[in-house]
Amino acid sequence: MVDFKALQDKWQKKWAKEKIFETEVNKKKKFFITIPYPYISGSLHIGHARVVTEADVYSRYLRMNGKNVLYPIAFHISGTPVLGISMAIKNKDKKKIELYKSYVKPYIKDRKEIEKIVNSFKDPKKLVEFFIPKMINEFSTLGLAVDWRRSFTSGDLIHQKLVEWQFGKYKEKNYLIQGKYPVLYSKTLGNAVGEDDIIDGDINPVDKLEFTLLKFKYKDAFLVAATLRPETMYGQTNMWIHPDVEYVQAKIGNEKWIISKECAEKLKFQDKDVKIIGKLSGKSLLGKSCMAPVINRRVIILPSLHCNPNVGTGIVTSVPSDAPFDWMALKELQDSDELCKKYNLDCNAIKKIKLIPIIKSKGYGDFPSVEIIKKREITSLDQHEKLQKATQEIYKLGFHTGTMIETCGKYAGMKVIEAKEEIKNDLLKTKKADIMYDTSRDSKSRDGGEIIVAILDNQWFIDFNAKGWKKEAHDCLNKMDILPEKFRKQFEDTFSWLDKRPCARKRGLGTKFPYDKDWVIESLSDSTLYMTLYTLADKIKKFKIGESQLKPEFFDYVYLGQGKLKNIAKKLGIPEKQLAEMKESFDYWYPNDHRHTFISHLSNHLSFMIFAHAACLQKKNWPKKISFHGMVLSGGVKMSKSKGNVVTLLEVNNLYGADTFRAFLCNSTSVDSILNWETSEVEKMKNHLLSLFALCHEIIGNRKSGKLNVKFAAFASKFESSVKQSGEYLDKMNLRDYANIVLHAIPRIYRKAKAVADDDLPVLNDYIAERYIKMLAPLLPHYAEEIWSVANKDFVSLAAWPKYNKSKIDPVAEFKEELIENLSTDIKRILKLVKVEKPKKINLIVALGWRYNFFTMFKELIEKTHDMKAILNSMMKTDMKRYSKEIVKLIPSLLKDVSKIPHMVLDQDTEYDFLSQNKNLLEKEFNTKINIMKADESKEPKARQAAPGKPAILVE
RNA sequence: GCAGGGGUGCCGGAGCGGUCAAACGGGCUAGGCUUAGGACCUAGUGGCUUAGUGCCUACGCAGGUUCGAACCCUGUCUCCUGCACCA
Repeated sequence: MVDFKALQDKWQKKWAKEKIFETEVNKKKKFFITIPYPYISGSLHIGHARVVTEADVYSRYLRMNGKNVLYPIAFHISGTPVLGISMAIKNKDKKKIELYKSYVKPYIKDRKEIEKIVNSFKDPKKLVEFFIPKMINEFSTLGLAVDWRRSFTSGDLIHQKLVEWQFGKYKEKNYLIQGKYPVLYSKTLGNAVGEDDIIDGDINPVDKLEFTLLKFKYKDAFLVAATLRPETMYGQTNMWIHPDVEYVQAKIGNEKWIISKECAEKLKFQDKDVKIIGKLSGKSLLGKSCMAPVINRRVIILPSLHCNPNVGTGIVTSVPSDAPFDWMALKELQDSDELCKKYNLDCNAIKKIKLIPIIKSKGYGDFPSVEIIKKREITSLDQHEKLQKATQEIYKLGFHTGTMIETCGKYAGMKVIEAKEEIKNDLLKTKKADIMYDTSRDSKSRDGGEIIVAILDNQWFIDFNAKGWKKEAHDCLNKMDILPEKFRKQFEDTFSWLDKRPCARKRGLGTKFPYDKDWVIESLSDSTLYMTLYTLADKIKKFKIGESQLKPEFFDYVYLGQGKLKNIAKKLGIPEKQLAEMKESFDYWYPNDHRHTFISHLSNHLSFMIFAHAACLQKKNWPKKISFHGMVLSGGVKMSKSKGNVVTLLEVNNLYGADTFRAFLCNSTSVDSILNWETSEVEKMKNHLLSLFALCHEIIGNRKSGKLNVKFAAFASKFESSVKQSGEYLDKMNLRDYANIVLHAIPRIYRKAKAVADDDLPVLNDYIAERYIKMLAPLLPHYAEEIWSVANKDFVSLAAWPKYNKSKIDPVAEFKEELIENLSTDIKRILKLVKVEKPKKINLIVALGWRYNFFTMFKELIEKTHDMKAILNSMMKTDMKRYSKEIVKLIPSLLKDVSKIPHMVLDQDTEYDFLSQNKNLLEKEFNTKINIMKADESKEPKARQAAPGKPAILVE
């Protein structure tokens, strides 16, 4: 049994010792490939491993193909997660502490030491410092050909300085603007919050809802109703007020609003000047009326126990025609004099309230809410859930299929989907309405504080619609290779809707916003240009370049060539030689030739990256190519801690080893498709590789140079094609088809050839050995090195990719081999049918001579046309005319089923000779005499059935 | 809701207008090899037929375009993924 782990360690150590993947500027053509830097989260899993391994296989091929390959990896620590972990550990969060203990455990034995280390994670820096070397180690177990000297993190000084430079460029170009932005906000934390900060935020996410506040004139004030459906305002019949709630009068700017107290408190966070000046009981408003905006109708104020002061303004406008709740509530009042009396309402007036039709939706009449309540047999307001569902359905249907009808003033005839926006905007413009945000559900932050929506009025945005920027980005995209090409359209779509994106946050790790130190640059916006740093990171470390030197002039000079070496060097205090070396390195390695990433990065990271390059770097340094990989499932489902199906790299390394992982990954799915990790399948791959490893040892251990026997012509042809094809597949980063060839196709054809090799085996082995091992190297670098080392002293990782011998590619030889195989199969079948076990003699009758000419001619004709008459006419002009009777029957059936046409047609003599030469093979197989003849010389009726490539078979 | 991607044999999954009853891998059945197991080899694995290369039915469902469709078009059902002060 091969100890794959020891073998893997051995070669990884050798590579590291010889520094064979540490690359420098040289005369060769360079190739610079990157993957998104992974986020530090504790331990790496097969999701991380996929992207790095695919890039590795591909870049190893390119290295063997003569390129000077740079493949670096850095680490991302910006944003909230690392900080969140530190906070949790600081707050003695037991779960997090245990989790991190489990991450530390594989590396540290002593229990007290583990505790000490995890405790130190209170400082995010310590966490990062601990995990980065571990992650590099874990990645290394995959056998990556990475230049680790060039690693850095997004918290490093060079990264921060680069981001500052980048945002300086944005500022210069007016790509940064400030404005208002609603965020989920915790009053107690005094900060914006994310899902992680909200109780149950992950299972029951909180959304921001935008309410339109309709202002109903009431005495000298406005009764303010909150609605999600401003387009229904033409159907308003009344207002709903909770009789038992105490509302407030608040001064909002110059106006006086009547709203719930809770609402007033919320509005204080939404860019409004709020002053509470009085109180007002809900009861006191009942039966009064107010003036609805725009439609200028007086509507009556009625009681509803479903007005929640916590939602919106606590006041709701009633549109019973389209809102099931409203209709139900109104109906209850209309049906119950008792209820009316309870609130001192005029029963008759209420009974007179008539619904107003406003929207025509698919499948419904004037009053959808009436219909649906009847249909769903809802009888009381207490059936809250049913009503909710009915509301949702009507809303959805109205929104997508509805049209405003003639009652809706100037909006009549418009689709609801359009009218909604327009009505809202019109109302806002004329100050008849306002906007407020609210949460989609009651929610609390982890410290128990209430979550509300706050409007930040000085939020920084990157303005992707800034003048000229999108055009540049499109220019960049147009010149890029996108793999697979089908994703280009998605880029275009993304570019078109990209608008203003908040680019700074109030919390998290990262680079301080240079123009407003209260803000931190957000973690997607800070990682769009960092690939440039790979060209410098090692040198900046080596030269000990510090903060005072990484000024904008530094990047202006190195990246953009602005300024004179002498001046800049002097100004920054960097020796000229060093500065020149860094510039040379950047100029050599940049642009980024290839970026391999996850599909879901397309609409954010990758698009931002293109924009950033377009904004900050010269055209020649814009990215060249992006390729995509699909996601990783484990056991058919998404990996998650709660499901317990996360497969870590440590596990992979212990149970299967790098080469098994690499082979499984590349062979089981195409790069852009979903990879499903199934332990049983991986196990099989492991076994397959073990037998392949043994096979390769056999091949390399038993070799003799010499001329390859002609009997291997078909084998040689297939092997040469395999060499050719695997190169072609790799060029297109088609890793699966490449893996298929080296893992399955070649062993298969080899074993077949080996079976008949006899004494020629060593020569056969010699013919393929070196090239085959080289072909395995990108996929299975460890096994390949080991086998290679049997006969060579250098590294196969650095060997030249094999060339194929075009002259040996011989379709005829392959066809002939196929012919013999088919014959053998057919004979077996017939023997079985005839129930003859030991035939005395087998006659093989080669088809009639003219048939060969016919098929040759037919194949040519069918290239041009499928028209039967045309084909027939052409045929009849030749001496085929003699066989017209048969041809007339043949052609229709051939046209109907093209598969009946042999894919290659020899001539009769060649086929006859070939069979004669090889009849001993068949004789050996069937242990009987084989007789070969031409149909033209046979009287057997079956002889006439023979077709080119398909001799008739007669068993005696 | 918006956006994107799928539905193919016992399974994973190729194919994306004609050499397709469907690559490749796996499973299963039979046979060989083997002390046994494993590994490996050979054949079979939609139905029906047959001294072989034949016919029929199939690529979610329903239509359409075409000499010809798993592949193109339309509708329909259905599954998955992304949409955060997550990265």
